[in-house]
Amino acid sequence: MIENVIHRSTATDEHPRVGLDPAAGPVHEVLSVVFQVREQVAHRPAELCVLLWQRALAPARGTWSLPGGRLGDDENLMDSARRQLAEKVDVREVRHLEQLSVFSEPGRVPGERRIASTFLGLVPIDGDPRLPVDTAWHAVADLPDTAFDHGTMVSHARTRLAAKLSYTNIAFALAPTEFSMSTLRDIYCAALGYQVDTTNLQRVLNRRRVIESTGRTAPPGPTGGRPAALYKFRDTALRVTDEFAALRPPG
Amino acid sequence: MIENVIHRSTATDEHPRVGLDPAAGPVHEVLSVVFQVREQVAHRPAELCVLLWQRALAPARGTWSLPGGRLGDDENLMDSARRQLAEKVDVREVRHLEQLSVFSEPGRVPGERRIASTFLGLVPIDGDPRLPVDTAWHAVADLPDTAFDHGTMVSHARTRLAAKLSYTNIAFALAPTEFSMSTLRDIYCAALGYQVDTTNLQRVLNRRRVIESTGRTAPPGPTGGRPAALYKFRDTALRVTDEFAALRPPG
DNA sequence: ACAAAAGTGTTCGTGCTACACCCATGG
DNA sequence: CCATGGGTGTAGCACGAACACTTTTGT
Repeated sequence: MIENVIHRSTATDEHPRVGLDPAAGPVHEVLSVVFQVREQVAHRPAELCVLLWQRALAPARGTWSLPGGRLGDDENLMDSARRQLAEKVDVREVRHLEQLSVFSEPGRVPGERRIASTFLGLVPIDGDPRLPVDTAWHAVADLPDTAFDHGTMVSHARTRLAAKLSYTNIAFALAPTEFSMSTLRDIYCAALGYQVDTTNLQRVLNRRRVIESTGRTAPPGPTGGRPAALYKFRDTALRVTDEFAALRPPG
Repeated sequence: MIENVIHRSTATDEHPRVGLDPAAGPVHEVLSVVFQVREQVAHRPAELCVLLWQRALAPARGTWSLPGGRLGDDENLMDSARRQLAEKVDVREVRHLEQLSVFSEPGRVPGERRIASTFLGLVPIDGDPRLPVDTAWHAVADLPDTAFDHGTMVSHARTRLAAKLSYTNIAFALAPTEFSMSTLRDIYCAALGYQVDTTNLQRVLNRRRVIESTGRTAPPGPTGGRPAALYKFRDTALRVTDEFAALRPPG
């Protein structure tokens, strides 16, 4: 499923130093910021994590990079992002993928010019993809040394995710298919970085018809407690749920 | 100020049909959706308009295109957008410019592959730039035949503008430096496409500290009426004024 | 019985809409 | 003094935050 060999071979493709044709235009690359909420340390609250791989070769050897690579001739950006991610994770685990902004400073990476289109990818909390040896999840709040402008890209992606959690159903891509409200609260807390009240979260998502009860319940933990009702998201694609914060059309 | 000659010469650059090196990667182009609120027909309500130029040559001869062109070697996307716009309008009139999404379908234009980064540009209502002969403002609600995917780009830009009018001070780039509340309401109505209540608009923008009174007033029109107080925007750069519609951090 | 976890109800504040009412000017 | 347009006040609603209270389980 995970093919390290392919990944190693494309590493050469990342920054070709020889046979560089100065007449050729800039290279277009696609980079994905893939987030997952994970329990990094056991019995600690879950954290928002991002998928990074460690560069074995120059430039920026040893630093951590976003997965991605060159745009192919017969694919659009979204397809390219999916294809490149396939080298790092089982892409079926990536439940949502959307375009973020483009980084185009002429000197953003050494060597030939590269224009980077970035994507936001989301993996549900119960997904556990196998990873190549050079690839790992890192807590967004505690990033290692990142290559080039990749750190900025991660923080842009996080800001976008936080915004969309407020006015869309985007959490469907971070949550398991069936979940208790406490699980969902933990996901929101990790992604937003601040405490969220379970009660209000449920009411908001119910009113907006984002989630619905499945009628089933989960058994309580070893310390007892009332069994939790299980919920699911109504949609499996992005939907805006609160379009107008202000200045709505007259009704 | 407006140099038609330069524009004509770059028209060749738009779709080079000869000397095409198949080994070269895709061309990166920048396209700008520039909006202005304008009184298209006298004594009719003002409308949101977009700047388009009519193609004199194949492909898509006669259809209307967004201003733009190839990304240069030593410029980033934003600089490129500004440079390309300089061929169509006095760029000093463009008060705001921001990145929108990238269009990357391999077959989106005939001939060599072109990847298009789109931008949203805004010109204030009192700006009246001279235009080249092939260039004109068109009401967004009544677009002519547009080239390739440019129609989609315009509607994406409009959606983005409408969203940002709700939660940012972006209207500063559409309004004159000093304005009455009725003028501002007209601008909001045109940009949003629905009726906005003057009273509430003022209260919302005041509470969010987006606008402030200048202390001056405008003389009433020929039919009389109370003189209008004049206001101005506090900032001349984009600012988010209502970050969290819901799920705010506890405070 | 008691602790733990989940779910419900109630109060409160805030921000926005809608609409009635008051003010200033020209004819 | 009336028509016209601008400005203010107020009632009501919708939504979300906070928190106390009830329900259901395990030990």
